Amino acid sequence: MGETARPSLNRDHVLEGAVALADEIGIGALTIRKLATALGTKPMTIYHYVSSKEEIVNGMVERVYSEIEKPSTEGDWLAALRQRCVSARGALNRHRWAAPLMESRTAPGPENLSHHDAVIACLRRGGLSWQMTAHAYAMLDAFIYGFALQEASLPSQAEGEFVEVARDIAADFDAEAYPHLVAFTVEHVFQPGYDFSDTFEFGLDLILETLGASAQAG
Amino acid sequence: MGETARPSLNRDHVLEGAVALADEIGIGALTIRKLATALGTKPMTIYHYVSSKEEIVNGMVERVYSEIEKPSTEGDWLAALRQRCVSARGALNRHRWAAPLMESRTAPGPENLSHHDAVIACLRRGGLSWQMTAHAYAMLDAFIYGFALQEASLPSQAEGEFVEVARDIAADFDAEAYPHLVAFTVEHVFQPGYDFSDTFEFGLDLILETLGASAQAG
DNA sequence: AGGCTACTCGTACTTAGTACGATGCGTCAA
DNA sequence: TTGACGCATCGTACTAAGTACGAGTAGCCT
Repeated sequence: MGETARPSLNRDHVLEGAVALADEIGIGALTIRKLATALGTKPMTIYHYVSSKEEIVNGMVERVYSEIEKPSTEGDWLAALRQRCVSARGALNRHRWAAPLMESRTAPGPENLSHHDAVIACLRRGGLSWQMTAHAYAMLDAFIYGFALQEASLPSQAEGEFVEVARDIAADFDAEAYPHLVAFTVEHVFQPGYDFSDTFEFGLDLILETLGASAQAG
Repeated sequence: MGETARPSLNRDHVLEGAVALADEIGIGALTIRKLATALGTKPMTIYHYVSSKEEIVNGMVERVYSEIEKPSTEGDWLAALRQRCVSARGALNRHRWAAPLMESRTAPGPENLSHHDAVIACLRRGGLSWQMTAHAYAMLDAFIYGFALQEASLPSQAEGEFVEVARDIAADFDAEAYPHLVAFTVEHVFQPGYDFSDTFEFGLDLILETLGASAQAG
């Protein structure tokens, strides 16, 4: 009944397919059966390449880490760091299921570890103390992951759709009960040119400027 | 077979039990069957009070919002805002499953909405423009939620246990492959007095100071 | 008393993860 | 060339979980 003894699949294909499918339907809806269908195979075939669904998730997270640009070891350290943060945000935006999973692996893989290593190296190169390195790294990633969490819950980039869905949700807002929220929505969110993602650059630069100044000082 | 026609349960009990159980075993392990057992009832009885598991989750999120102190409408707006952020962090720390769910409700409840309303009111009272209100709010919450995500993946507050688990994980770090990460772990994480949660205050104050200054200016 | 309603829960269907073991094909030693 | 071995595949089936359906029970109201 088997087609060939030559594998028509391998671990990387499985993980690649899993990431692609999760991008489409979300991690919650990702099932082995759907993944098998997407890969043109049967559920149990997948278990020839991974030992459990958990292992698939770990592998997916590794793939996301591999998409995040490591900060350059040369040149302006702050610029390198900034680049890395923008890249991380991009990866988390492409893979909206990822943010809650990135930090919660009990068995971090090499992409994960080497990424951390590179960022720490960058911060130290900037002259930060261990203490400040810890603060800076945690704070930057808190911001990035938290921002990704917020972006993940946004309707879609397609702005037409966004406003549409936003109006549907906002339609339930009671102007009596939530005057400031309603005003905010009307005065800001529904204004032309509104773009939530502007906040990322704003926040990132706010943090980086302060870090730069503190590196200067201490 | 029913005990009485007088309810032994109500919607609030269900949600309260669900939050408590999720605090213990995590949201992923929360099942209707386990919840029923914890409540001393049977699965289908729960569906008399909620229409689906999804509705339970929505209700759980509402409960978490209700635990977050709204910023005072009087006195120092920055202090009020700070208080609210600390309170939010506390709630997310008590309910470690919550962070990824708080922003992703498609049907936000009244606790959720009134909370947003109060925070926006506070920022406006501080003199921020709509644009700055949006930036400030999104940035603060990105930080808070992202920080909560990181804290949620930490072993436990029990510091003895923390160092133990951390050492187990760190034992796999290869000092050749990840020199900076290893150095960071040894020089900072394993030092006495290390406390990850210090970073929260650091980051929060960094953001609030900048906001305060910008409110002053603009 | 008879029935209405609120509440409870037994049963069973569906979807999901995955253990087990069979089946078939390519390879290689003799 | 052939036979046996092992890899890849997948049918079957067990377990867990969400939840639809409908029956049973108890108190209340007329």
